[in-house]
Amino acid sequence: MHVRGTVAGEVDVKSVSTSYGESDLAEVPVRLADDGDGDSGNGNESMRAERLARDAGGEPNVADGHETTTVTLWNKWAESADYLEPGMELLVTDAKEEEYQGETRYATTGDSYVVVEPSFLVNVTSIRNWVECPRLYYLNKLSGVPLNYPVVKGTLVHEVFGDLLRDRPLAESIEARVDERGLELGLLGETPEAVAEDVRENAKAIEGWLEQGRLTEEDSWRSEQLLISETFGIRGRADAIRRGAPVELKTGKNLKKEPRFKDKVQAACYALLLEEHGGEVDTGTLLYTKNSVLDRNEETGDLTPAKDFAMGDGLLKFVVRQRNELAAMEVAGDVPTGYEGSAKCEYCFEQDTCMVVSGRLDQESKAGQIGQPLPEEEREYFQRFYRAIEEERREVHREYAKLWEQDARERADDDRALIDLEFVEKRPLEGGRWELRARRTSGENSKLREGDLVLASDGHPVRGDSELAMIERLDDEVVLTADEPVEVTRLDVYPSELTTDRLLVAMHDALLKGDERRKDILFGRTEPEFEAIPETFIDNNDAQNEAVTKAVGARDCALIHGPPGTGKTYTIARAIRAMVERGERVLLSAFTNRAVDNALEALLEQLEDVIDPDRVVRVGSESGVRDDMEPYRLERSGEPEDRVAELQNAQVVAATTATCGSRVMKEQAFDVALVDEAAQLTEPGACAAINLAERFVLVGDHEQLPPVVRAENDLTESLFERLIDCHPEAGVMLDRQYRMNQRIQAFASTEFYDGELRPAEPAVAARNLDDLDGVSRESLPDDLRDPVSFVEVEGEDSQYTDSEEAARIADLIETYEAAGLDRSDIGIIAPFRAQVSEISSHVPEDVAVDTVDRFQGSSQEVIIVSFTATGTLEGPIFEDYRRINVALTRPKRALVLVGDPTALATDPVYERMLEWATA
DNA sequence: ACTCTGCAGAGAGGA
Repeated sequence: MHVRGTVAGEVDVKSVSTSYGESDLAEVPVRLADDGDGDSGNGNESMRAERLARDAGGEPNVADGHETTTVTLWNKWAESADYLEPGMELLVTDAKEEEYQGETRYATTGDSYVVVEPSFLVNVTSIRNWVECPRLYYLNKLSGVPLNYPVVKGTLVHEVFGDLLRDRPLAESIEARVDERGLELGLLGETPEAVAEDVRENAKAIEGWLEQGRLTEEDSWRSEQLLISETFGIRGRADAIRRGAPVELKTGKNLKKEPRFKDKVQAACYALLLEEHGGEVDTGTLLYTKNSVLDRNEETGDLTPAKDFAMGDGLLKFVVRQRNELAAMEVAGDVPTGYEGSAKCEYCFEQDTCMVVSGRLDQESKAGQIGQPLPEEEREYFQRFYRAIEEERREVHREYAKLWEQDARERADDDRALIDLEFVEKRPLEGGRWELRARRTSGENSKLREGDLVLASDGHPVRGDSELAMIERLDDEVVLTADEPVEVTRLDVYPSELTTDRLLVAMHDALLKGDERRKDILFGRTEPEFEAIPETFIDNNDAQNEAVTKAVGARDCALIHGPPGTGKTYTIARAIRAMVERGERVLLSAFTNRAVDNALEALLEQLEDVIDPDRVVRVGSESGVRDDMEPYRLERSGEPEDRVAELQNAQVVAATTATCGSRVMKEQAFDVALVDEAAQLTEPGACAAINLAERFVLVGDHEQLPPVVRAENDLTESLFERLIDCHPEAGVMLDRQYRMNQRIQAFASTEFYDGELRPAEPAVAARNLDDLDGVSRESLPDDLRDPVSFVEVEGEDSQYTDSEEAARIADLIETYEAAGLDRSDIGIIAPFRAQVSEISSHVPEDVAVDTVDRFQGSSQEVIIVSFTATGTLEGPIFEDYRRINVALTRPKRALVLVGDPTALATDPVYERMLEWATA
């Protein structure tokens, strides 16, 4: 039986004498996981337990209830008790039940595994690093892996290995794979010929070994399998599986008889994963492709590339104990020192880095410290943001846990998956990959989109046959590409830690590699300086002109505050043009692809006669970049020299901040980084972009929506907002708006911009529906003739929807249409997604309906807002007033508010809004 | 309590 629960108190570790001699044991008070009364998740919990029990050959049985009991961890498992803290989750497999003084207790058996925080999914490579040295694991996380040839070559050989297993001809595979990495190889100064030759050398070893296998007996192969273990809390991608056993490919040389220990550890992780998926694993294979048959040692006769080893019980348990230590440390938020392990620092490649990081951050470390610690405020900043980013990571981990917490049926109301697909076909693609097709059987909504990486499974993403796949098309039919042919009936979001990783690296780089003057600015120790620029850039808008002047003349940074409709994008484009004319290299960035493409579009107009369009490059994935910007997109594959020239010669590079944190972009340097929508960026997110440049310009509006973060923490305030407070003299507010009629802008102006926002010209102030072709306000009912109107509804009591408001809005659309308005000129905004779909079902398809959050950045002739609140205005969505600022500043000519006045009057800001709208 | 965008992924190697 398996015991799962939460540590409920202090752990008692002791030594006792048994008939076998001295034994260690730890007594852990555990509050057993709830398995009682049939609310959601429990059925599944017991399913899981049953399955585990079945796998272990036992009776389906699980400890249940809320009571606290004692679980005894024997011998080496007592080690895992050292870092157990109250509140941590604990799982003991194959435990035995004991009666002790009338109480039921549990204890480990010889077959048991003890898993600490099983829902914290640890990467196989993380365990591998950790086993080598816990401090190495930490350093890797902080600074990432830079672009270097051995790593790129290693990746290439792995890809070719996978291709060979999928029967792709060697020559074709090498050519294609080398071509795909053109950009990276170019940056490394490699030629395709030399790389291909190098890869061919390694591939020989693989081919020879595959040949051997094919001669002896029937071999069963599978390449590149993504595996997740809910029991052991491990996830990873095995290079290959042969006859059920893991095969790990290593591009290095190993002339010893035995595989390297850390390589065995890696294979052991895959063995655990495979066992959970119903396998019986007793061997592992390491394939060292730099070893050739010529290396064969005459004495041992054993130095061929492939080394098999027996997968012992001791190794598997060791691996789980190491994983436990890692998970416990992460959950507690501690930093490893290196003393946890036994690695010798003088043999370590990272010794210098380790000492420098320890010295700069004043951390305890086995390798010792070098250099002066950073000033205390910087160390404090590091810790604060490290904690915040790791909290975000934990949220991502919680999403992994959701993959198995709920079973398929319960997921129907969850938008993280598409269930109930009907498998249509699998078709081999050129290059050994597969195209999978499935049909959607219901119209369910999900957050999955084209270009997303998902877990494609035959029913269950963790327990079933599943594979990482790319969504190529998503309408009535789903088209996917994947390495292996899964008969897909279900898709799940595959959570990614990529952005969290990059945030951490960006923060690390800003503090540990950052320029001192830059840091003085970021920490408010020095005032930003500006060069005097006599030129006039924009002659009909003083604030815009000042913004461009500041951006161009900034020695350190400039901050442009752009309220709705104030021509932010134009100002950015004009500023970049001026920089380009001065011969500077400019990075244009923003958090979202949409913002990057919008800014780029405006910029291209400005640059038309200034530079060759070839010198403007958009870096990003095909699915992220908008179609009309595709011609500027930097292709990754191709002739290395050409690809790298395209990037290096570009005078303007546009990319999202996440992409700025990528290995390729980190190799680039710029004179200026210009970041749009900067108020939506966390501090480390903004750092990813500004790290690459000498100076920076942030453009945004902190009165609109803040960064999207999963956890409540220090990441919610943007760098833009903090710097505006800290260096007001570096900021300029664009104060003239070109969007809204005077009546419409009035409320936002007084409420959010101290009354300083005003129409740019009389024509803007006087805008109304009569300006539109074929529309006459005369034909509208009285109460809709004003630019701002309020439509009272009683409302309905349900929480996130209001069908009465939806129906009323449908009427409004008809009314506007009757008055000659085009449906495509109307936008409807609601706070909740549930209400968005409710409204969508009431109105014609070509009317844009969306949440406030998604409407940010766009505008419409007419905007209708559905407040979806009856009686009261409670709920976090209404608390952030920046959200109403966004909603109310989208229209140009007419704004209609639909809601229950009683509810709105319960909050002072909404009450003022009501007064303004009904005046 | 709700809102929700980024990322190909995880792992690539060197004594």
